[in-house]
Amino acid sequence: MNYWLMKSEPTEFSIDDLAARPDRREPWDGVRNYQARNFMRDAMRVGDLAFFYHSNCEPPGIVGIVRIASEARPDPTAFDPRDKHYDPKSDPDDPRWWLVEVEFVEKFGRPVTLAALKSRPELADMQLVKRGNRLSVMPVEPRHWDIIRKMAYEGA
DNA sequence: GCCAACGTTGGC
DNA sequence: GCCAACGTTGGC
Repeated sequence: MNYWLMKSEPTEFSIDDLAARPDRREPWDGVRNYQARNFMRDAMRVGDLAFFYHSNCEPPGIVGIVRIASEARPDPTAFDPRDKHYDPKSDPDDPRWWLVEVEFVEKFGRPVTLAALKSRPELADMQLVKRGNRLSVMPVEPRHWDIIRKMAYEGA
């Protein structure tokens, strides 16, 4: 079982949007970064858990937990010329971009903000808090996962 | 293969 | 809105 962190801008797709889906599931489409794609396509397994991170908002931070609910499959938005994430270089016979489905698990009572994460010396080696990090899908070390969950439940 | 130009991410 | 950091593109 692996742990992950997945970013989304809440104005695009928020954890409340996910919770409001009838089946509480959603394809995590639109990822257009090779490293992030590789994590989804090659390393994620059904049942893995991921932090849902709100980026580009006030405040940025982890707002809850989702479960990986499907194996990876080609991202159909790459093939749709009307889609904002259309990529003419993604060939349906050899797809360039992939997605997994995520399923709502829980929303924290209050977010664990990026500022709070940065204030913890034990989290200093997390990929997320490192300077210049732009990766939208990344692994989370189990020890970091445990610390952050405690922060969420303590309201820290 | 190098690298400058460009576009995007995302915190602040 | 600004801009640093980073990834991608394309000329050479």
